[in-house]
Amino acid sequence: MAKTADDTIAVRISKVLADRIISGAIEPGARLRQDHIAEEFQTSHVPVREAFRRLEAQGLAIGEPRRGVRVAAFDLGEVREVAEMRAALEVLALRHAAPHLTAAILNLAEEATKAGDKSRDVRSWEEANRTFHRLILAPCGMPRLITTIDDLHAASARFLFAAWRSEWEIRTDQDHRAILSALRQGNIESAAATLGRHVQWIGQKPVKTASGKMREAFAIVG
Amino acid sequence: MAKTADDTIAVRISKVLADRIISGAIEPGARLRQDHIAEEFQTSHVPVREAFRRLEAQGLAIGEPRRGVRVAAFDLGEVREVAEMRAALEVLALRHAAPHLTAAILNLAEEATKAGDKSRDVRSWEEANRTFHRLILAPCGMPRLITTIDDLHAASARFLFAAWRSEWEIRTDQDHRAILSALRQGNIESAAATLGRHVQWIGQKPVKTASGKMREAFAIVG
DNA sequence: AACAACAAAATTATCTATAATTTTAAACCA
DNA sequence: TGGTTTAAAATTATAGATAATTTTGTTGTT
Repeated sequence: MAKTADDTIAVRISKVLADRIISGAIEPGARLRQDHIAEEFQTSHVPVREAFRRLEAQGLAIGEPRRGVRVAAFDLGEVREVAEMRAALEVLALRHAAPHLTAAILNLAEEATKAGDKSRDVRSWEEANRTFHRLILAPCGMPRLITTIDDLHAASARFLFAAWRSEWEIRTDQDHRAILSALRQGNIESAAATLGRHVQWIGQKPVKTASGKMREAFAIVG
Repeated sequence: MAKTADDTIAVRISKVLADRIISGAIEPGARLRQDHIAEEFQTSHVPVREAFRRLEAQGLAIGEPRRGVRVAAFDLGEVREVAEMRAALEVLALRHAAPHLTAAILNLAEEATKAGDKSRDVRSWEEANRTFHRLILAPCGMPRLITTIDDLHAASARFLFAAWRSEWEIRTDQDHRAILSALRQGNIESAAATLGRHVQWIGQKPVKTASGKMREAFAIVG
């Protein structure tokens, strides 16, 4: 991840914690204890508290007054909610980005798609997927929209890792190719429609919980 | 405003500051100095810093490491951006809320519309307008979506107050009535389409700046 | 008068310490 | 045994103090 040295300590802590929450290293519902984290990062708890506020804003943690902060839990409803929000906002972003897309950008996006198809683990697949979406949406020139979409992507990745933690199978991404093809032909509406459907595709898989039981797990796969 | 006494001090401060920024009491670009604010609220600066992080997340303030926090500036591009994001997300919320809307809720929404038509100042008009939107969208059962829309409403209100600070003229809200009528008839698609158009309507007016010059001001009016 | 270098003041970011609250555990009684 | 009250420990939230950085003001020089 980005380790910009001139960041404030609070930002650095929030990035590390965000990565842990997204990757599933910290369980949903787990308490985040400020003194412990402060000790781990060799700081006082003041920057830790500021990091907490940042995580809350991203929807990765939930704080209750006087009783601390815990990792946000999530259920199928939230997976669906994030998927629908992404669909609505990414379609909006694509419509604005499309006029500014160059052949060079589309080629980079194609590279990202290939990298995704070749990846052997969820983590690298997710990164390639995120790169693809970021590449074709960034030129929209709407910073607030991009920030919101980024937070939703983080949530999506979290659901994905939770569902596919152990096993993982390769899928070649036809949707990405269809989107690129439509964009190259200048068919923005078709690209937007495919993107909207693509993001709302929700994968589903049985996984074992910590207690050894089987349950259905769901994740946004796109 | 809500003065929930059991809130943490940081939350209380952030609410007061948010209100000042939205109402225009603090100018865009103005620096927020933590020690001064801490003194005003009779606290130390630690809760003030946490309030700053919260304001940043809402897009109302911008912080740069080691050089403090300032009130977010905005231009026509951002007004448009917020309007489009609201259109996309409120339409999504309405589609999910519609099946759960009761006659009682729609009547309350009609009351809010009437209150808006009768209001003599921007502030009360904005409040009535926000109530209308909140009433018909809240039953969607998507908390993250509602939170995001609320932040966008705050931004909208900010633009509105900046544009119409001094003068204000009454407009009866035909869009709200059309939306209610469509919802009562169960015509969700028509209601959603009208809502989408409604939120994207951007008002425009010449206002005088602090330096006495005239400039064009723009605001989301819906 | 304009510009640069330097010094002083103000401000931010962080640390250490204290007060208040909640959680955990234990003891006690029905 | 089970539930309730009480006490102890842990944890959160805030205050006060310190170090580091930026901003501001002043002086000197061309």
